[in-house]
Amino acid sequence: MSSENPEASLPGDLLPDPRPDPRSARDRILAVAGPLFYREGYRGVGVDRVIAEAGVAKATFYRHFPAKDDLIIACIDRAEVLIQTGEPETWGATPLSDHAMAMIRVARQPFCMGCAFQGSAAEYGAMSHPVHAAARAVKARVLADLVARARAQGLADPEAAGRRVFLFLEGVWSAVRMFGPEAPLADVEADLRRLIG
Amino acid sequence: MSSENPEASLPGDLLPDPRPDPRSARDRILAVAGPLFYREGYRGVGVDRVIAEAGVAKATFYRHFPAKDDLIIACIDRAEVLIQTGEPETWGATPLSDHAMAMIRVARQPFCMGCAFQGSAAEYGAMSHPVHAAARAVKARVLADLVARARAQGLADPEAAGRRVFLFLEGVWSAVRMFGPEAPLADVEADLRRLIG
DNA sequence: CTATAGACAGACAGGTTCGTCTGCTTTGTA
DNA sequence: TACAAAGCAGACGAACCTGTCTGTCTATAG
Repeated sequence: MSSENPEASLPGDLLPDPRPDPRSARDRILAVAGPLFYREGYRGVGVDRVIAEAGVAKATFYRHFPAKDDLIIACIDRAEVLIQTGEPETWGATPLSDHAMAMIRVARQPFCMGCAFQGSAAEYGAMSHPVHAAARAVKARVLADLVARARAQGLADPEAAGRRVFLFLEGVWSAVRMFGPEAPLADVEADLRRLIG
Repeated sequence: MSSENPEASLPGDLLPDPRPDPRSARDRILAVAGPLFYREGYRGVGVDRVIAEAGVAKATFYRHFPAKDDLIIACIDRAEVLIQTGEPETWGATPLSDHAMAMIRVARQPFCMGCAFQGSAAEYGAMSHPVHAAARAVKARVLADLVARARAQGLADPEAAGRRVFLFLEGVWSAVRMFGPEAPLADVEADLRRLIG
């Protein structure tokens, strides 16, 4: 048998993969739903649309995500991971100002439509809603990370420094969502120096 | 005849008004829809719900607002007016820092769930969408107002000062939406001094 | 006293959404 | 080879949403 089908014992990623997309259905759903939700909003994209664009059966979808909210929360968690692994150099032990500037560079990318977590909190306004809570948890970690960088950098009052940089960065994300490439970010470097230095 | 019905020639607002709510249907709709949309989102509140809570007939609603988006945009415009007329003393020729602190005081009110205009832009993410455009127009005026205050105050670079205060205030609104009363606003006064002074 | 404008009440149509369910096929493993 | 797990395809129901339409009532203007 192995002589008749020599590929049987090869690792899957070397086969000519009979399936159109070798990724698991769950990965495909997440990969499709993330950008879709980001661009058109959670309430603006229906489950049927995600299913169609992911090329997945409805039963498969609901096996992995019992409800739409579960998919949304999974997208939020995945987005946090993708951001942190996307640019490893900016997520290491980078000084506060460099890290903040790196975040602003991301926000200024042409395809950026603002902060996905802010969007989650806006669309699901109730603090008790699981989606809001998931986004809040991410932002709490972001704030803690900024404070930690301020402390590592030896700033006088690291909590206060982290907080004010956090608020400013949140403002940058908001402005990008509102004004797109026309956001008033002409002097963000100087602003950050004023906030950190 | 007039002796039989002496009230017939009196102005309407002196009559014992037979209708339950003397406000026009349009006003009632706007008064109900604004808070409803603010708390639960535009897409989270249906036209039927607005109609029911306003005590208005469906035909009446659609006479005043040909489509739901028209109501949403009217709510946005009305919100801008309400904010500016709500606290006249903070909207006069107030110095930049006082005005900014007044805004932050509003954001810290317990019932505040963040900036309604940010929410509009988040829920209707496409820049070309009329709702997004309406919210963007409001924020553009806010930014221009901050720059004008910076200029009136004689600051060195009023454009830059207005922009950085704008970004910081946007961050405050975002943080309130995300964290509610637990938002990290402990040192906003000092932060503002750092940004303005 | 009539006519007109506005409001009320609610049915209705057409579409969309979420989630369930039934069959059938493929894959991997014991 | 047999079985379990996962996936595909699509129908289906119940709820909801937007927007139209019919019909009735009241108030004010002519």
